[in-house]
Amino acid sequence: MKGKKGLRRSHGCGLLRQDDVGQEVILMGWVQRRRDHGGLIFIDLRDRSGVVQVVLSPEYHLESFQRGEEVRSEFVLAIKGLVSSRPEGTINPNLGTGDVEVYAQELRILNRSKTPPFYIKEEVNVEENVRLKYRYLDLRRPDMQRNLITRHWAAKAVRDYLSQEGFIEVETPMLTRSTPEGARDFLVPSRQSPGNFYALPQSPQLFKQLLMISGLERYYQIARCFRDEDLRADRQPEFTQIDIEMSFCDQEELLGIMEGMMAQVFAQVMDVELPLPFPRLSYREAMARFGTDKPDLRFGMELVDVSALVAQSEFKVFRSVVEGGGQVKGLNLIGGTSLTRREIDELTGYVAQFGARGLVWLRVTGDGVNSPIAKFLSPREKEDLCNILKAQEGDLLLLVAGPARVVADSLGHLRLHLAEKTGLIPEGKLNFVWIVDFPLLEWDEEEKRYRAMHHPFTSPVEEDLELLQSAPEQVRAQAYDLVLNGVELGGGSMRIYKRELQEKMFATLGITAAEAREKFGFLLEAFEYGTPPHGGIAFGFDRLVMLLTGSENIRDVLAFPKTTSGTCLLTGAPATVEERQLRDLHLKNI
RNA sequence: GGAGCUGUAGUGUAGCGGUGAACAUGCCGGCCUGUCAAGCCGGAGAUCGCGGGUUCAAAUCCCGUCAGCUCCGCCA
Repeated sequence: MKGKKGLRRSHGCGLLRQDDVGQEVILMGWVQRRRDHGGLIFIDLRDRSGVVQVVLSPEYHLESFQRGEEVRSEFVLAIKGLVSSRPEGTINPNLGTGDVEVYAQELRILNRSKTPPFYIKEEVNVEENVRLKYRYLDLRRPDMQRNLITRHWAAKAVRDYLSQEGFIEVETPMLTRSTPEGARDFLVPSRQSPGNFYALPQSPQLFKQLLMISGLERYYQIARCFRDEDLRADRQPEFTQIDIEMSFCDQEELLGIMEGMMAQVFAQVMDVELPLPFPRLSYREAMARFGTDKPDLRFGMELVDVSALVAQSEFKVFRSVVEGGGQVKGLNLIGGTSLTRREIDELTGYVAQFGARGLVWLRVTGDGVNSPIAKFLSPREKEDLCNILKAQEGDLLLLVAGPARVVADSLGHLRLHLAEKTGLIPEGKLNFVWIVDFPLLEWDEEEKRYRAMHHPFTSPVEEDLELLQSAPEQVRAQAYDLVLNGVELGGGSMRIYKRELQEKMFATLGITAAEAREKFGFLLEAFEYGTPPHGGIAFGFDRLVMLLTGSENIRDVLAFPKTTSGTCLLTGAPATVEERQLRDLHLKNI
């Protein structure tokens, strides 16, 4: 009676309902739990669809009952049995299948199991390294399965939508060449070309542009990308992008199609109807009001520029910062006077990591404004500050002075930090926003040169072209990011499609003509054979799934993620290799 | 590269200079016919991450190191 010969699964455990009562079913799954009452055994049998209670009764079927005594957690069973209504008073309202149970007429142990290192159930309270080492067990848990299933449905919704809009899925090489700019590449040594290396793609950027030159017109790919940089809660060294490119479109058309895609994904996966079109903010406005280019619009607490109000202040720090071309900005934590001195001191430490030299606070109380700098502020200044920050009794004003970049960084992060700390972020809101009109370039102080803010293939806004030489930092890009609840979901641009402009762009970035020819010669040459105007976008698919599943960590939406230090605790990767393998690759350890 | 938090039976935690390292759960055995976190009785299970130092004495204090996590830098 061992083996599964002759039995075929007829139902999913978790799907059985009152309607199925009287049916003979064959279930296969794992033992979630066994409750042995001596004369009666209950087994919670789990498969992907859920859990159902199996009853082993010596009166109903003695052999199954006897075999059930050796069953343990995570054994794999086949059960043939009769679906029955549960007796009065034994219904379990916490279980989808709680109205019914299955009386076993046959029990086969398809496989045994060692006692698992942790209990396989919905919520888990186990250290991450244990979960990662036994990932195959962690993935048995219903909430992890739910995440992977949601991921599947999201990918399907994307494919359905793009296919219906005429986009063609094309695979591009994983073994390609290293390019300057951008993240550190993962390199793959070549056996056949001694001393040469492939690089794993950071994104299929150049290939998708070449596909436009090839006349594909509309391309997409759910593409694995690789970046050899340090990890974060939402960053893994390999991750997945929804990569999209289209010809003969302008920015407006592209954004519209992408909004449609998001709407379809959220409709199909979450059954949520997104209001279209999404609002837009210019990069400049986002930075001014939120201190970041990925603002979380689920709550207010916006940054307010008070530089003009305090320019003449007795408080020397403010005056000198404004005179030196810096800014003084603030935000209003409504009801924030309840924060203790200690908590406020912690905030000072928090903004320090973004370069803020200090954090000025003003408590608005019934007796006026209470602040360490109160004596330096005229009554007029205090009143103006309260007015412009819309402060009322009980509010706490927090000000940072410094270079614009530092002020934005500090207050932008502080805004989020405070919102999280004080529970200001409403649940269930989906605030999409397009950020547009990015600068084309940003100055790299370390390397003393301009860097492409998006990437070197991004087209400038046409009216700004003439500024490229005279005032490069003022040139706007035809680039855009989609932000949801403060998470950068994706970004893209309209591309340069003329050789001359691309060469000019490389020159502006300090890439020599020789280097451009060597690294990107194929692209420049391709531009000369009738390149259509085109543009595209790429979305971080893992982050999208995080938002769809409410996951706080990217590991929870990946089947086999890496640790923060880039290792795999399951397989032990990365690992040493045989000397022989190194020889083949013309490599040696140093 | 930097900062912080955490490492104690399989798992989750307590203990924070001095008794045989405790509790819960899981595991093993026994009893038990309506449980669903089953219950009751009994039992086994720990180089206190690793190395060094201080001390009469270290899980506990100090230094270093490793691992996991979070953040900064980095991520066009």
